[in-house]
Amino acid sequence: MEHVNAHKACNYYKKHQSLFLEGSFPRGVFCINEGMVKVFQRGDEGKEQIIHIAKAGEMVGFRSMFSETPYRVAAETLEESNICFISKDDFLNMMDSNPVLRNGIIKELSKELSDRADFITNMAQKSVRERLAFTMIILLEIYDKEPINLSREDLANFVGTATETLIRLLKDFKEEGIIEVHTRKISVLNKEKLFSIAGK
Amino acid sequence: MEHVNAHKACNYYKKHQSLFLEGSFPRGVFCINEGMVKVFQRGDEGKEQIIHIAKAGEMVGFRSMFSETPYRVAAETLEESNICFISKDDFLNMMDSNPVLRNGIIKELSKELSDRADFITNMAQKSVRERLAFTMIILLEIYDKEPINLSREDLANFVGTATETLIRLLKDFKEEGIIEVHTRKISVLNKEKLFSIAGK
DNA sequence: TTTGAAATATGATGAAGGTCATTTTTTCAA
DNA sequence: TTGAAAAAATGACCTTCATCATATTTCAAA
Repeated sequence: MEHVNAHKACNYYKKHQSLFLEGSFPRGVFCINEGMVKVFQRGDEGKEQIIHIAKAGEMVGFRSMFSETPYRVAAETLEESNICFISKDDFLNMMDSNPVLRNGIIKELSKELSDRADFITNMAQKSVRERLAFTMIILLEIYDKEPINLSREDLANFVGTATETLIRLLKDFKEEGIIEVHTRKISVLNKEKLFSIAGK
Repeated sequence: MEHVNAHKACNYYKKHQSLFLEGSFPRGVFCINEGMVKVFQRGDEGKEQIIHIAKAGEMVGFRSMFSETPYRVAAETLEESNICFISKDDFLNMMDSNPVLRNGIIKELSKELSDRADFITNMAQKSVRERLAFTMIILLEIYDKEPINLSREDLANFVGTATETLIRLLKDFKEEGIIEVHTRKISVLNKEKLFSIAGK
């Protein structure tokens, strides 16, 4: 940990600031101290697909660090954030000399791999309504007790649907008493029902 | 390698034989010597979503080995195969003592993570026709020079569509001269066109 | 406080693709 | 070789959801 602290460079990031772009080469990892970051890909027509939303305590960007290939995803803050950067070399050294860290990383990679399998299956087999419920459950964990605070467009890009469709479904959820909306902030009133819609 | 050889247990598997099921606990990894294995998830209505097709030289099942949680995917041979099993303990020991192996594994995990991000974006943003083209490109690599030999159902479950829809699209591709079909075996005649349909 | 731009919302429409029913072909074991 | 079951193929229909157009609200800067 001393080693980490000696080598990390922490910075303040404002809202909608980019950490890295698709196509650029990874030079290190980003540790989120405070704030939130979306990890996404741009499809052929430029529409974003959000793959993951990382919150305080998570690391972003080590995925492609080991493969010496350019990023295929981009990352950007969703809100004001405090984020530290650890260079590739430092990080790899730490991993070599620290089995606990190493195992933690591998465990984390494995978990994400499983999460993405679920994501793929959901995308392939569920309706947008079901996917929205599923997504809200994920966001509920990410935002903890806070209301979900994402633009309609980001939310649509996470669910994988058109913004208009998402807005219509939010309206349905509101009418069904599942959520409460104050401008852009969404609070979940009936978690049970979300689970039952999401299926399983 | 000596160590590996001393501890692995190789077996012959016939077609459609299960390696592990969702919900079971990982006890080791499977190395495919010969043959092919599908890794899939069953959605709520039992429909399979194929996440990955592994061929000779690949390992299957180490993903959840580090997380001490049950498999969320299942694996099953697609054809007659020869597959070795290495127990969790042996494998973890090997990883601890062999940095080269270790880095290879992490690299592989990272690569799969990126592949799955692409998969998600494709699922979310592309038409079934485009996804079929994309899937055929992947299968082209897996089957190398051999014709693609998958049931229509498996193919549909990889693309993430209904079997009927897949069959109709295959017919289109056939009529457009992109593929040639002999009963269940599919040969690609026009790779270029596949790329242009898949987009990018 | 006004104002313009961005975000959100709503309506109309059509196409993509899922579902169900049925037929044809293939496979494989007796 | 044949018969039954599984797989593949085709047709009809209908729901879901994307797209385009437009209206309304929110927000921040002047």
